[in-house]
Amino acid sequence: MSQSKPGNTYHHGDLRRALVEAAMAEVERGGIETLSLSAIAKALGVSQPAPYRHFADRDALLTEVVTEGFTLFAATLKAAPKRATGHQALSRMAQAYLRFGLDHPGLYKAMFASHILPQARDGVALQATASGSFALLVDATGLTDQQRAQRVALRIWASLHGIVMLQNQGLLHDRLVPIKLEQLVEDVLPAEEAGPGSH
Amino acid sequence: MSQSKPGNTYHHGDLRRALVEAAMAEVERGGIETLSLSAIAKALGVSQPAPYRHFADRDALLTEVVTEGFTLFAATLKAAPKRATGHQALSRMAQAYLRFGLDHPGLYKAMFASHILPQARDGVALQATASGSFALLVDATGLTDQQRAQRVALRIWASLHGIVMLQNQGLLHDRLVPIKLEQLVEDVLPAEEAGPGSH
DNA sequence: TGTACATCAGTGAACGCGCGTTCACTGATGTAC
DNA sequence: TGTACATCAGTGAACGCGCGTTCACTGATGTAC
Repeated sequence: MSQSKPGNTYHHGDLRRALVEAAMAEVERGGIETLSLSAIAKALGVSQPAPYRHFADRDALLTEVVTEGFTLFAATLKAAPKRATGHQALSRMAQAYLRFGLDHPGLYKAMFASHILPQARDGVALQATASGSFALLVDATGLTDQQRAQRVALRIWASLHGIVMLQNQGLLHDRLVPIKLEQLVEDVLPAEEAGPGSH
Repeated sequence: MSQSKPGNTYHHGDLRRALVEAAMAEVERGGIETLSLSAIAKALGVSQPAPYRHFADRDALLTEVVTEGFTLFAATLKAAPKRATGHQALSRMAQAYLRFGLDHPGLYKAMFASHILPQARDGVALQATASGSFALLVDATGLTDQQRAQRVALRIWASLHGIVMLQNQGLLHDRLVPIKLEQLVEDVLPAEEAGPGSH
């Protein structure tokens, strides 16, 4: 591990990795707009043009950040409903979605509300992870009719996205209603089919 | 009207108004990031520092744009359910919400997903219009229990917001599901109480 | 109606800044023999 | 194990750019008398 040689900063060891991590931190902190290659290079104690050895331009680095975000996101969704089935599986996944959005406001916004996504769409990897996340949601509905499953998943997705974005924008917490976000998420899911007569 | 004197551009006539309109157009076109006071001034055929006669800084102009957006938005919501009642009134308002979001993608995003909103929150006018829009939605639920009405409105709001943002990001139209956005909006509203046995 | 003057709303020049990016370079590393 | 060399991953200087903003100014407008 060349990072254990503190004096040697010429060959950084893994500058590429360090750049991505610093960029993710910055996106998380100040959003996508404030991210600057120069600033990151300086923060890593490396010269201004050094990043260009690893990324063609600023957007290339951002694309990598977003791609990594989607990978992390998909893994989070996938892990949530472990050993749960039916409505509970869907609920756990939805709650995991909420938590991811609240824990990573900057990253989430970069993933779903920036100019990077359309550009990165060309890359196969991102396409896979973004669509992959949606597919997880479709599966979790537990519906066998694919068309119906997609429709329900679409509705849930939009609702979750709205909750996350509004909350991170600070628009929900002063709406007076004494309601927890977790409950709001439950409201948005299809009613559990618990038995006859349950409304 | 001094704009009818074409040669006279010294005193612009209503530069303030022209700035706001140009800024709205630019926000609509390229989003909030690309808006530049210098560029707008140049486009209006006026010197670079001229805008500072009317706005303290860039953010002040943006705040005005967002405020105007909220005013327009509230008016749109308010007009939609004209002479309709009950579920139909709520549906019309929701559809009007969707249409506004799709018709004004840049403005909508600036209103609900930019750094301007929190800053502008201090201004009484904006506070009134943003909360005012939400209040319209609460009313339209037709529920008498205020707490329940707010909770339902919150859910609808989040869902509509999610639909608008995802669609404007280009994320919905290739999700394979043959479903119209208008139908998706209806799915998100509480079921119409049309009579017994209606699912 | 005419004049003096205050105020308003522009101008032109200039500033400092940080940015993305290019360039020719050089030190460090890995590899073939 | 030692040397020659190719390649890799940095450096330092510099560029052009557009931006937000400040400044002292001046032409146009409105008003008091």
